[in-house]
Amino acid sequence: METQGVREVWADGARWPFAAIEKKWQERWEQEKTFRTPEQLDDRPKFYALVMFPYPSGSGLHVGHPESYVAADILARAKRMMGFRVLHPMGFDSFGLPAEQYAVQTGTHPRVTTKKNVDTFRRQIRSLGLSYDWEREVRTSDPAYYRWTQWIFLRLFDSWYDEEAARARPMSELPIPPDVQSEGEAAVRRYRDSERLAYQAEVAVNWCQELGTVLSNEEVIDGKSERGDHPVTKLPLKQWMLRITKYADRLLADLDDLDWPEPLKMQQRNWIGKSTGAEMDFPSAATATTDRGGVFPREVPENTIRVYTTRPDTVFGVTFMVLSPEHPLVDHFTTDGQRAAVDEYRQAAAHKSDLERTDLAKDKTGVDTGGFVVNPATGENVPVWIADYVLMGYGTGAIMAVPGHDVRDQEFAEAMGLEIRPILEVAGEALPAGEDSPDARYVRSTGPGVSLDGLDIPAGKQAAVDWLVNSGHGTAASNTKLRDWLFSRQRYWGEPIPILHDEQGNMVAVPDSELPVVLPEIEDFQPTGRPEPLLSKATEWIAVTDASGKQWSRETNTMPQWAGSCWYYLRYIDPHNESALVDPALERAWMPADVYIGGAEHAVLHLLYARFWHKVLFDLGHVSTREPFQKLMNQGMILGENNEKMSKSRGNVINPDDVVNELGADALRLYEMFMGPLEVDKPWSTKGIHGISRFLDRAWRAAQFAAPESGDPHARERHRTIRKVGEDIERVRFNTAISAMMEYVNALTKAESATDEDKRVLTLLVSPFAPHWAEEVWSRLGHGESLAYESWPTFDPELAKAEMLTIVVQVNGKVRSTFEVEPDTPKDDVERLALADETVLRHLEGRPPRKVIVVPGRLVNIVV
RNA sequence: GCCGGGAUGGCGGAAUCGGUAGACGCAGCGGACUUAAAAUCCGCUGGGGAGAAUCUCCCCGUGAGGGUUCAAGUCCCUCUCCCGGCACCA
Repeated sequence: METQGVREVWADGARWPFAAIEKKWQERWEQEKTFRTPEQLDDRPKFYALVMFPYPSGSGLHVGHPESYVAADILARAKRMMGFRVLHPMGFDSFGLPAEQYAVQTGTHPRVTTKKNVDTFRRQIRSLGLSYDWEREVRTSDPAYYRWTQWIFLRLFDSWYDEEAARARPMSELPIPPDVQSEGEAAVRRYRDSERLAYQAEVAVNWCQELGTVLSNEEVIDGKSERGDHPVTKLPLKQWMLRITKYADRLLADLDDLDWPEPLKMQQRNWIGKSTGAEMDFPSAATATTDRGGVFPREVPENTIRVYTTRPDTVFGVTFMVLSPEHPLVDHFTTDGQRAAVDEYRQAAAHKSDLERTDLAKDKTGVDTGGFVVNPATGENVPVWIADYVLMGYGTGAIMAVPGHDVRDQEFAEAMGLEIRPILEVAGEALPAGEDSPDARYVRSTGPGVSLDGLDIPAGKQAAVDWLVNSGHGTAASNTKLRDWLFSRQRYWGEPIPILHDEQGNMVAVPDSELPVVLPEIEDFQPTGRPEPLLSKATEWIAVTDASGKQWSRETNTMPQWAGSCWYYLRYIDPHNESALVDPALERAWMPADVYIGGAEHAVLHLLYARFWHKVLFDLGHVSTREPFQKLMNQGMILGENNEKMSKSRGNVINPDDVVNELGADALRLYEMFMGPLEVDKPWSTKGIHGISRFLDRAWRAAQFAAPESGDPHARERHRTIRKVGEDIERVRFNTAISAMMEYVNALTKAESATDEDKRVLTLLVSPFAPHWAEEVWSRLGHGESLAYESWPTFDPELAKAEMLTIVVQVNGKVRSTFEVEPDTPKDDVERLALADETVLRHLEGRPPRKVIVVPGRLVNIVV
């Protein structure tokens, strides 16, 4: 084979022979433990490169997986060369439903399926040449791992949230109110249980018949399960909950300091959904006492509707009240004449799914109860309705309706023929419902105790809250859409919840020393079809007798898949520790993760849950940082060649194994990084990846070029490339780093020569991106050691400057000419040269320059 | 409806601080090598036009319209479309 212009030094020198070589280096890295994390915490700065670990599905690795892995690997490899102590681990999120559903179909134990899938994933991931420290691999379904997941659960169980200190504290520090104390031990126990961060509650939960389990709010999307898109219905059940709502304010506020993509922060803010306003009491007209004596009671007084509103200032516009159909006071307000209609409506509402109550039923429906409350601002009687547009699950399940200024109330009033009373006007015209205006002023807003007339909206809000507080009719309040995290699942393949129950319904934690509570063996994975945990079939496992001979039964619910992924980044730091989830000194040495790369689909699931657990661990002193992931990046989706999402049904799936076999792991790595910026969606191109193979071939040949006859002709290009690649790695713009290397190789190819320094630098710059290629070249250049810890090349800023600068000359902002100058040519000289330029003179047409702008090293603009 | 992100050649994308728009790659065209093809290498490649033999010049051009500026893909205003999230949350 004769190739023009290439001096063949190597027998296999014309093209990069990846097939023979990639495997060799992978084996060598493994044998030599090249990427083992340094055990000693030396003086070097640390870099923790973290990627979202995969759920090992049966279908194997997808080309989307390597995108985040390779990006993090490039950073890890480059940082090692730049003198950082690097932690770069990988693991598997190996509990979860798909393996169990497979067990239902085939009878294969989830443990068997999971092991097989993990092995496949590990093999595929290893074939990409990622520089993980595999000795730190974690698997969430490994008892040695979930022992600590259970341990964290017990910390949640053994903690309460101190509102004043705004942090979690151990149960041992919970003050017991005297009135509770006086009621005896059982009352104290109940009080304690009611304060725990992990608690049991009877709530209307999301039950998914198809999956055979309940789901958290975050796992339900438009009334369907996030996984599998199955229908979800509401069912009242006693379930384990985690008190994430206590952390809503901190989860919201701490977002501000995180270096995360704005859309992701937005999604979390949106999900937390904080609003501020007031709570206000409307006592029943039948039993009203309107004088509060200036005290707003903590407990809602009998027969009083307590509402939450963001607009207490519109209380003078209230013309009716609406209770959710499930509201406990409906019976009180319903008159005999309305009883039948109300009951019928409540029945109908109970049978509607959430989907029907929201998406499908934008038309307002409701029924008059016949009852009345008193508006504390006006003293008026106000009719009480029920309607399903008011949700029991938000606020107090009751609203004061202001149809003049709230669009939903307006729609309801119009449908039912109720009075609409605008109380805000702009220049004599009523302010339309839902609108805001700095020019709006209150009218008809004077009552016995308060007047808002003439105020603007901000002043009105303040005055209304002041009045509520002083009169005792209300109080300032805020609300979030975030609900407590429903934490129990009725499935098998998850962490058992380490709690024991006695016959009286008391519960105790399994002692830390007895963890892990290992999943029992069962043979029948068929869901019961009822919300009964699969583990209830393991009767022998359930029965526990303690040292004193007392009988207990084990909790049979398991944890959701998100539990294990809430803290795996901590275990990587100290994966084999048997006495703590992580050694405090090591934790301080590595946290927080310097970069966390993964998909945006986890915005309100994994990322919110993990932040919550981390904050609890922080409060209890187990971790040193408030946030786990300081900098986070989302990789974009890799689409099929037809620009559509890859899927089997669309027939556009690219299998990474095939690509590795045909073109090599380095070509796959380089191509995925070259396609475009990490965070954007981009379509795969089979032709495009061939361009990358050509680059590796060209670079392979360049590494064999003889030195030029004399001197160092590529010095400038080389120093510029070092600078550019280094900068682009820092700002995670790998596509432009790769194009800079291409330009450098093109220059060497054109000259058909390269100095030893050219070859050395090229190899080192390429190595984080195409490590097999680089190791092979490095060894052929005569080095015995891996280049993984070679110093990153440095550049001379002087040499990295261009030899000559091109100065653009504009006349009236239009480019008319260019000329070359040496760097640092004085401004005056540049101006003189520009004004003397022939083309420029032609365009000036003899007109004298009115103004000349000289941008050093860039351009001259002559204004005439 | 509300919130967020985006729109640049035939395609993926580049332009980092307001200073030559289109780097790099793909696709395409032409050439060299070859009996031929592949591979490789070299050249051209946003649109339109003028003169001219291969060089020179002009006009238009970063979703649309307007503005600020000596100068706008980049800043401001209005609008269109696309993607994502939330959606009766009081």
